[in-house]
Amino acid sequence: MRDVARLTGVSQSTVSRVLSGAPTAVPIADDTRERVVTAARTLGYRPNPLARGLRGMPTMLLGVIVRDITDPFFAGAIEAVSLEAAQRGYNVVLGHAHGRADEAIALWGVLEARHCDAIVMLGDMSDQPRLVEDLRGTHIPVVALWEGSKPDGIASVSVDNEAGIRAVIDHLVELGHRRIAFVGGRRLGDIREREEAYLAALAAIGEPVRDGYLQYVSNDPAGGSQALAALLDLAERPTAVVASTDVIAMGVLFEANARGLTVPDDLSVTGFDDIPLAAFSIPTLTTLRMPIREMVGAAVGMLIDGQLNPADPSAWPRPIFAPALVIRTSTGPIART
Amino acid sequence: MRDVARLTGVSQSTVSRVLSGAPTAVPIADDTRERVVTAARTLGYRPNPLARGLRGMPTMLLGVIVRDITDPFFAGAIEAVSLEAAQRGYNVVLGHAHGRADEAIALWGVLEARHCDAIVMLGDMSDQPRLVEDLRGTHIPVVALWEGSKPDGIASVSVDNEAGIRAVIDHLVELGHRRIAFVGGRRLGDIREREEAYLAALAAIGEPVRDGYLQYVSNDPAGGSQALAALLDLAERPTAVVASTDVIAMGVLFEANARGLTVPDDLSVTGFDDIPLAAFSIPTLTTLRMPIREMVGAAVGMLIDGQLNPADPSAWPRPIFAPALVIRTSTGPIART
DNA sequence: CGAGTGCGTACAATCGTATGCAATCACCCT
DNA sequence: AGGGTGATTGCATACGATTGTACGCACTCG
Repeated sequence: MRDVARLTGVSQSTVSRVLSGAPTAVPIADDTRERVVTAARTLGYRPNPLARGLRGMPTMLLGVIVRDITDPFFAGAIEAVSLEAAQRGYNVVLGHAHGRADEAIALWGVLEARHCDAIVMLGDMSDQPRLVEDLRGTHIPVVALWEGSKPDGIASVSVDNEAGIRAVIDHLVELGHRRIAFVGGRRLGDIREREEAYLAALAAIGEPVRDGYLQYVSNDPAGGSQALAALLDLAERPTAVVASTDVIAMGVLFEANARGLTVPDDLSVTGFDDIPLAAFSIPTLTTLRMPIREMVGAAVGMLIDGQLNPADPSAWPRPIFAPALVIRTSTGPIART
Repeated sequence: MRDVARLTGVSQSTVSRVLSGAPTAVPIADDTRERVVTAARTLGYRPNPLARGLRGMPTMLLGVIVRDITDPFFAGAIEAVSLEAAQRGYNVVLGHAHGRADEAIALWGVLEARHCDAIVMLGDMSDQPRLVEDLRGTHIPVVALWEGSKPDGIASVSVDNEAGIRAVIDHLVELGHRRIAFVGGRRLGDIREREEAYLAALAAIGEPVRDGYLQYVSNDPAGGSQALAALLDLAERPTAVVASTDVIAMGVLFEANARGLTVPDDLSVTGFDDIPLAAFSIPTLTTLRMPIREMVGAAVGMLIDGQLNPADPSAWPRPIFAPALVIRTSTGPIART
């Protein structure tokens, strides 16, 4: 910037005023303005964000903390966030917590120190209360996406897990299923809500939750595979399996095939997320699709448009979006036994 | 830092010297040192990276530009990079190019302006020469991962695509296959090398490349599905399909099943990448596994340990790693026709 | 003709950290 | 006892941008 000033023969402060483009309290001659702009262009001048940030200006950085980037659903969500951020001129700093909350805390510190203008959290990190604590006592806005809609003093954008699971189970019941099992991951955020919704839905149709019908496994195909193996060892085998996640459902489909079961004739399977591969599994997966773009847009909007008044957290919006049931070929009428 | 200085009664410069931990030219009394450290701790002081960077210090930021984050393979690679970076005390800034090189260029500018200490590029961006141009004329070190091993003035860490494809085709030939088709994506980087390796391998076994045996599709399951559909319409159907990517192979498996073909009895299918889901497809996928951790480790090492002497690009290391053939159940002996 | 007014620009402080150089103090040696 | 020396610490400045304030100039009006 100094070079630009020298080249145009004006002072560096004038250059700053011209290039910032902001409405200045002091007027600038159009002539000077033009000279500065062209000079800046020829010199290939780019402002230094560090110096900008040092003065307390917005850094145009959006921090993202994600629990597990290898989950295809979160990968899609990250893409949506970075797309949305780019549209608003923001850049994305990604922190990966690897599912370990201590790392998430460290990341948090880093992101705060780097003066992100805002932070998006992808997935629930509430298994470590310290992180949530830290998050609350800060000045930058934070919004949690897909952390479940529990009230914890953090703004959030969530999906209506209860409605989603209810739709799935209604669908299965319509097909004649009553012995419906559930495969969940760690009891966190969305997963927890989906489990509770499953319990509520079973109660609503007057069906007991049989022993072993609630499986807890890791959130990957291997987990789904193990879960189905355990379910098939039960005396009363389920006729349908509701997986809390598409990747788990993939493992269920795999194990069913490995055991010689035909889906959906012998077993119906459902997922949650509608990851890209869900339309290409064998058979294709009945699942719940969330309006990712809309949800991300809402979250980023809240963050950037300053809808989060720090003085009054109770007034923060906590939008909840409805998932859509996508019926494919992994669910079908119950087989005559 | 000013507060720390006030609390301990020493000057701010002393505090800086103590907390930076760097070997100072001037000695510091242990007593003072201790007082400063404890004061800093009680005040919860954290250095401001912006101010640090402004002084020209390393920012401990590692920039990552990825072509397509929704590809599970790249997601895994990102995880590996962020893990490796974290171990060395670096943080990761992620830029997502969405496959569009103009965005990649913009990202490049951003990352450079943000004073990343180094940049990792994931996947080949060479379809836009301008980006490569920009990359060469800069002062921060850049390493390209999985861009193919072409010489373009950028340091790179690559996989031996030729050896991988050769291993796959040798495996298929051993099983009796001769009519082997190839499904690739856009002719970029690794994909291009894999295609060339396929052509070379066919030539080596004295097999012609039949019309239509070279399919170009998008790098997703839908692409694989379309490709197989086209291949099955040929007069001389292939008995084996080599996909350039696991996600494409997933689509091939799907389409085969949809058309009533049994894999591997009617058709053998192979992939490349060994994504997590490859072990849980139906049937499980024969593919090539790359030493992701080692490759990422090599790349980050080159970047951070200063092995990239700007004065002599010809001396830059360009390590090439060998992929390992993982034989699963999607390949089998050719069916008697 | 002088003063007021308004417009355009330069000066300088500031953000938080790092660092060369000067200054101070004590202590030791001669 | 005085000067030299080494051990500590403080002062001042720079990094690059933003911004409040002061200054200069020309024009106009009384």
